[in-house]
This record gives sequence, structure tokens and C-alpha cells, in this order.
Amino acid sequence: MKYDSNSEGKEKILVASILLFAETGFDGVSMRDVAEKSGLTPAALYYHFPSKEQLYFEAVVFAFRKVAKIVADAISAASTPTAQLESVVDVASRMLAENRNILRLMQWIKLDRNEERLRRFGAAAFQDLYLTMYRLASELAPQFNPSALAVSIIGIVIFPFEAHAVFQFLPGYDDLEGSRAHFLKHVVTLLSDGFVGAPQAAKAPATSIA
Amino acid sequence: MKYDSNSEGKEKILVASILLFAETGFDGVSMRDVAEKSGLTPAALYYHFPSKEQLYFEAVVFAFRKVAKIVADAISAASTPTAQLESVVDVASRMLAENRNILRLMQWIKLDRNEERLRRFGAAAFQDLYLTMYRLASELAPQFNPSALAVSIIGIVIFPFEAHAVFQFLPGYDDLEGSRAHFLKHVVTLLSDGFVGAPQAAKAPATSIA
DNA sequence: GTCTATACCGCGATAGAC
DNA sequence: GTCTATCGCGGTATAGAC
Repeated sequence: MKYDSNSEGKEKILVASILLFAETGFDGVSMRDVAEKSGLTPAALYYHFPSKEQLYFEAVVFAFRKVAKIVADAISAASTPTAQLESVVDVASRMLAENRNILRLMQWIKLDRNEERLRRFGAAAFQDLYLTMYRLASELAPQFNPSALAVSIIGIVIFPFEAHAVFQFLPGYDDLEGSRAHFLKHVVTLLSDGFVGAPQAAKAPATSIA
Repeated sequence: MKYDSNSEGKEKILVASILLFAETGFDGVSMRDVAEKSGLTPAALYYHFPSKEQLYFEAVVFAFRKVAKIVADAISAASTPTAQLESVVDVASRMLAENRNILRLMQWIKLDRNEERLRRFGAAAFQDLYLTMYRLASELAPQFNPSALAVSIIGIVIFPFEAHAVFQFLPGYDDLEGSRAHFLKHVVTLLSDGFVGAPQAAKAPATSIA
């Protein structure tokens, strides 16, 4: 856990800045904000990081290393591909519900137009995560394009949490993500059986639309 | 098509600002930027709109009115629920591929933390769209929670286009969204049959992972 | 390793001429 | 209906003391 003599000081700054970057994005966070949250002055930040850009990069990589480990562990814990899918959807939906930082960081990154930054993030933070889901998709369903299936699985899990911010104000919206058991069942049933093959039992409680 | 005596002037500003807000979001666009793109000065914008906030609101509503119409038309054009699903996925994926503005505007809105703004957007821009998908989900599969199914369908179509910005740099990634025919077949097969019930024929061409 | 002080720039918005 | 000019604020980053 030790990197160099400055790592404790840097880590305090990284933890504080993850919260801020997740909330308002790279451009929405000022070095003054980070300094205040870290209990330092702006000038002190520039002793540890050469620029706001580099601070952002290190903060994002720091945050996503943990995610990659959680997902890899969830897959290792199950034996059959189907059980692995259920396991990974379960831990992912728990993480997304309890920790909005990861979700929002990913949203900001999808909107980033800085290609250099995206390449660095891909290599340092997302490659392992994607490859893990690619392999799972290959084993789950050889008849599908594994890349497309992996993206579909990731999207069907993540998107509802992203959209919740907007959909919560619409009439007829059911907050299924609030009930993890129902959400898990919905996702796994839809992915495995589709709406043609799924049995009646798949139905989760629904409020009537106004 | 006529609203009031100022509408032509306002519309020119709205069209210009939609492009800018889609690219860099509310905070990333300055009134100076909008003025330059509209061929006016910042002070002139304040004759047509009382604030940057109100300009943003009108621009988003203006953009999404067209989307709601396109989706509603796609559903009207087909008779059975299954055909309606295929039709709506088809036009949506075409729109998302050809017009990044709508996709990115939606992404910025999902990240917005201004509840008042989200309520206004919901009522003015997204309510009809959501209700249309809710009804389609109900008819497609009564055994699923219609709200959850509607969100899943929307997510499985939209998410790949959002993630493309990041995933394009990862080894093994297949740009299936670039081939609309394959993407359409993938989505409809997965949603209707799942990976258990889908026939071998569902497979789309794949590059091998490195 | 952290501070105070500051250079320099771009922001939303407004006043008042035309 | 559009302009020029400007106010007051907050942004990144740096110089130099301690």
C-alpha cells in the first residue's frame, strides 16, 4: 500500500476530489473547492499535482480500481456463467444504489470530448472491466456478438440508475432500482428469457399509471 | 408555425444554442459563445431571453419536441406491438447515429442536479415520450413491470451510443452501432428471446478479441 | 510542504446610446 | 432590436516567504 513518501498527503486530496468531480464534473470543480475540502490552500495542491488535469486523472483511476476488483470478485465467486451473471448484476446494482460517485464519474467521462484523456482512462481504468464482461458474454451466449451482448448487459444495469434523476418526476414511473431483489429478477429474466419466453412469475409489483 | 412577432429571431438563437449546449452542457457554454454563433452580441440575447437559464430551457424543449413526434410516428406506422418495437428501435438508432445533439443533451440532463429544472423538463419534454414507451411495454409483455421494461428498452438502445465515446478505444470492442441492421437485429432478438431462447442465426459478425 | 498574495482571464448580466 | 462599454466575481496557476 505504499507508493512513495508523499502518498498519504496525495490520497487525502484524491478522496476529497473524487466526491467533487463526481458531483459537478471536471469543469464544475475549482481547485479552490478541492483545497477547501482537503483542508489545504490551492497553492498546496500544486505541490502534489502538476495541474488540475493530472489530479482529475489520478482521482478517476483511483476510484475505478476498486470497481474492477469488486466485479472480478463477484464473477470468481460463482461457477456457471448464469450464476456469474446474477452475481455481477447483484453487486453492480448494490454499488450503483449505494455509491452515486462511481455512476456519475462514468457519466462525466462518457461526455468527455478529450480523446487523449479517454485513451488514458481506457487503458488505466476500463480495459479490465470491459474484458471481464466480454468473456462472460461469450460464455453466456455464443450465438450473440460478445461485444454487443456485453454492452447490452452493462447498459441494461447502469441506464436505469442514470435515468432515475429525470424519470423520478414522471407519472407512471416505478422506482424498481429502489428494490434490488425485484430489479435483479427483472434484469436476469429479461436477459435470459426475453419477453416471449419469460414466465408469468417474472412480474414485479407495479403501481398503476395515473 | 407562428408564435409571436419575435419568434424568427428567437428561433435562430435556439438552433445555435442547441448545438453548443449539446457539446459542452449548460455550464460549458457562455452567452458570448451563443452570441458569436448567432451573429449577435451578448447584450442582444438578453433582449430575447431574460436569462441563460431560460434560454437553455427553451432550447432543450425545442429539441425534444421533434424527438417525441418521430417516436410517436414510428409507433403509429406499425400495427402489432412487436412490429412497433422494431420500428421504434430502428428510427431511434438512426436518429442517435446521425444526430449526436439529442443524445448528448439527454446525457447532460441526466447529470443535472437542479430539481426545479428537471421537473420542468419532465413535464415539457419527456412525459409524452416516456408514456409512449410505457404503453408499448405493457402491450409487448404483460408479465413484466411495464415501467421497468420501458426503461430497459430505452437503455439497451441508448446506452451503446453513450458508451461508444469511451469503448471505442478498448481492444475487442465491436462498433455494432455503426451497422444499424446488425444492431437492430441484436436488440430485438435479445429483448424478445433472451440469450436462452435466441436461435443461432442471431449472431452478428464479430472481430476476434486481441 | 504549506502559506499569502497576486497576475491575468473569462464569466453573467446591465446601462444607456442609437 | 442591437450595439459599446463596463461592473463584480471567480477561474487556473505561480512567486516567493516560512
